[in-house]
Amino acid sequence: MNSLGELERSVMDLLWAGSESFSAYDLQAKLAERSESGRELAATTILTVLSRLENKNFVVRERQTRPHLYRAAAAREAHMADLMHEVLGGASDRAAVLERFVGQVSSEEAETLRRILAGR
Amino acid sequence: MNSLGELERSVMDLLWAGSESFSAYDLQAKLAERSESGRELAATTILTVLSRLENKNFVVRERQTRPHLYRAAAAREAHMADLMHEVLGGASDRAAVLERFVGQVSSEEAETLRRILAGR
DNA sequence: TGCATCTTCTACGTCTTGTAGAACTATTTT
DNA sequence: AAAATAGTTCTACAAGACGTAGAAGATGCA
Repeated sequence: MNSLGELERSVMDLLWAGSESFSAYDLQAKLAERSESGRELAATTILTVLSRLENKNFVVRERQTRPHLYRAAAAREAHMADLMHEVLGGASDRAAVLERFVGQVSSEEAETLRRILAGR
Repeated sequence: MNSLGELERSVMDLLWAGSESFSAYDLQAKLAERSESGRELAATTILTVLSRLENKNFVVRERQTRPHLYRAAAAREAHMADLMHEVLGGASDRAAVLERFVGQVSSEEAETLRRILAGR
């Protein structure tokens, strides 16, 4: 459920970074930039990965324009919150999990949580 | 990081259910019980899976007794809390993730969170 | 010491992911 | 419109994870 491969994750990171749409070629270049070696992957590689991500509903594709454009289906934060809920959802004793979870956050983060909880 | 296979997860569920130690044979029987078909897997299958789980540090093995005994390395709740922290740890904007996360919990759970936060 | 029990080694099929060429389709240029 | 160019989909394969289990090796009891 959770797991993306390494390249899949890199691509999602790029899509999440800017919230606009990118073509496979944009992503290809950006990946080469930020990779250690600077090596550029084949365009088809990126396209394959994007297709797979589309199937997993991680990205949405716009087919009108010719280089198709891709964007993240959900914001990174939403995705992460979903993941956290997914984990929590698998627990029989949810309170116990929350207890431990909260028990390990920093005090600033505890403050953040209080603030969030105050406003709802 | 997260992902266990289906059988691996079933085994962990059994180990997490009771917090005592089990032999591979105990687990083999319990798995057969709760499986749809009631089919019993080969003992070696269970042993292989347990070895793999041991390598992943999900289980601890006691080698003194002859049928070796296995138990979960960490409580299920601790594991889940860890997973949640792992997800959160990958966020650049942690507060945003928490915001969304908390925004989606039920009101009872929000209450639970407040209570937990009050006592620390 | 021989047998029964238990564990480790080895192995294979399937699925996922990284990777990309080949083949096909759409767009642009002449 | 035909040819060239750009872009997408199909097909494929290698590597690793996982389910599965037989064969081989180790251990302990009668």
